[in-house]
Amino acid sequence: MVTLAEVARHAGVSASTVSYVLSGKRTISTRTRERVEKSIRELGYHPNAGARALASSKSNIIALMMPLRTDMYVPVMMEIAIAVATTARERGHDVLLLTGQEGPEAVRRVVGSGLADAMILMDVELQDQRLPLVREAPRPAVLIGLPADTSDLTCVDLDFVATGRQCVDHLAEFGHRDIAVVGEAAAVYERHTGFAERTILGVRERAAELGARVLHRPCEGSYESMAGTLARIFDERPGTTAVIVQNEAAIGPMLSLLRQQGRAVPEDISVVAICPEQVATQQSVALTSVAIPAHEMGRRAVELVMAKIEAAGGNGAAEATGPHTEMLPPQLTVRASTGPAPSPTGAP
Amino acid sequence: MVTLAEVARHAGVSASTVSYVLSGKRTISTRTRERVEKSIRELGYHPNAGARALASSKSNIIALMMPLRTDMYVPVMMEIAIAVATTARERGHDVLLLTGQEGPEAVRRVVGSGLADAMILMDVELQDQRLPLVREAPRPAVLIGLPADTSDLTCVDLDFVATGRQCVDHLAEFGHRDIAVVGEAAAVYERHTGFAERTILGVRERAAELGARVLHRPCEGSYESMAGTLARIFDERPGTTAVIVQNEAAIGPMLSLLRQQGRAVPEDISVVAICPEQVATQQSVALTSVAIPAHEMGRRAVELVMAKIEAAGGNGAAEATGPHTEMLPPQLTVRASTGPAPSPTGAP
DNA sequence: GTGAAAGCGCTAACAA
DNA sequence: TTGTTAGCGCTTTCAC
Repeated sequence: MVTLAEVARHAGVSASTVSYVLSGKRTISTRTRERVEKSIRELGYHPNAGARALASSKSNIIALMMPLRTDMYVPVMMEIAIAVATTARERGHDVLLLTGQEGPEAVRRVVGSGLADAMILMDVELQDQRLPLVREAPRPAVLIGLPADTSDLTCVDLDFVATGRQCVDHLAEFGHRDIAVVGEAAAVYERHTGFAERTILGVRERAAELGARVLHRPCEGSYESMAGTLARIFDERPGTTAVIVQNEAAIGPMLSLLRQQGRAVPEDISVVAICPEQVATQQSVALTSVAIPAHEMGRRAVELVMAKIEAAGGNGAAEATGPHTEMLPPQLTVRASTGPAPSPTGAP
Repeated sequence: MVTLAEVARHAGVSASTVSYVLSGKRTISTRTRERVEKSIRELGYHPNAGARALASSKSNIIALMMPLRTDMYVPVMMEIAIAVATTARERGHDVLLLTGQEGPEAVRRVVGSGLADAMILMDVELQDQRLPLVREAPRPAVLIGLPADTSDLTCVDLDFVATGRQCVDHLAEFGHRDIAVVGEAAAVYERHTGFAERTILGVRERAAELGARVLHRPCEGSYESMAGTLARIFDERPGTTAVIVQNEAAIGPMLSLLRQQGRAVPEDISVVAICPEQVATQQSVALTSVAIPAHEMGRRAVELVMAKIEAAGGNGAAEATGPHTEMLPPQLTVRASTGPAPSPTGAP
């Protein structure tokens, strides 16, 4: 293994010079720099991560805590993770993958050992077990998702309340007055994951303002469960003319079932989905949808956490890296699945 | 920050004693151990990861290289990743998440810096760019997937050739003689990802042995593309009575389309899927399927890589941790989507 | 613009 | 069974 000392000897300079060439923390004459860089290349030198971490108290690693669950829509999680890893690398950091499995204890371990300089928590629940530890931790953290109490915390999330409102707005403009919401699996609500509840909140608020009726039903991802949910909806509210779906796994089954039942989209029933773009465009009908900006969420989380790391290390003046909540504005794209509400000429 | 030295002082022992209590590498009297453990608890001590890595030349980190792609079935990737992280934690290791983004260079960086003790590579292609580096690397590696040349490498994968054969076997027993294969996206074949090609190989082999005909068509995940693929299949081979699907995203659309076309499953057409169990059971018809053992793959990869790490550190005798390929046997579960081939009494 | 040297916190001989 | 001590490879004052 090639060490910094060997590079120094090879280049005929001192160890500190090599170190400073690497870090750029002091000015080096062009001649010296070039000689050192040549030696580094020739010897195939790679700085030792452990030694660096020890000497600098910085690991250049960000921990990413993922949920262990499988009832959430996985591709979104994955896209966030990839965005986090990619962005972190661009800023010279690596990502340590933690699963929920270890529980809150993982926070303590990672922070205590200095393994990671900071952490990003995904799938945050309203009353999240990890939050007390995060609040006390001497390391920066950013949450993806919104807990009930955000004091002292930095959070990034899609503005799901606005998302719910926007869906209703769009449907109301088309004259829909009887709207159903096909939501996430029941377990998601029981666990009080914020985003699902916040969406409903937004939907209800806006519907109340506009005088529309809302029927909300949770739904597991399966075809069978979707069939049941749909049956119940049309049973309880035969006049339903629009559906908002917030369960990606249920979208395919739903469209399939509607077709089977002879309900045309959007002539008989309008559909708005809350899902990644890819899902919206790959269906039998291109769906009007609010995109889940997974990539953007991951990227912002890294940027925020990096700003905190830098603020902590550098100057005393904390430059707006303090706790705050960043809500990404929803964006509704109109496609082929929404249209004017049918005039109520149907059955008696 | 609490250091080992402070713990030692607090407990009235030497630093090495604390270290040995932690590592268990030498026998400690119960009295001393308890005293040390008490001090550790009282002071809230966590060993510093960097210092440990530096002194022991072991980071206790395994790097996991994921593909950056999005045309693969993401949930499987995610399940593997979670299995890797979970299993690694059980064995005292953490997981560093690398994306394909950095390219082969990432291998060099991680290995060179001693950031990771070993690596696991996912989504290996037949001619994978990373393999030359992996072969030379002074650190153990395990591949999930099978490259063209496996010499000097350790690989884990589902036996896709056997999977293909097994699907044909099952269908042939039901009397099917005209079988279509709906495959992965064309890009997957162009990239020469082994598993897709190997499945087709197995299907063709077994079909030839049994005198059945095979028509293979790649298929993107979308509804539209599935419609096209299906149309072409029945156009070219109107006598097709069975389909093998190896594109999870296409399964829902396919079932939906078949229903629309008035083709009953399994009365008119039998369907075998190669997909995770969850996908097979969540459809409108419970699918006969060969499971993709994502969890098992991740777990085995970690076990193999850990055995290598231990072999490298410990005794000189390499105890069967040398390069080899481990093929997980496919397991076909019969559900409701397969049945006897219809007798050819149809159209003129 | 460069060098010398004192650690960073831990492990693992070597001694006792 | 326990203690002493010399590094591990790098960063970062100081000093010039």
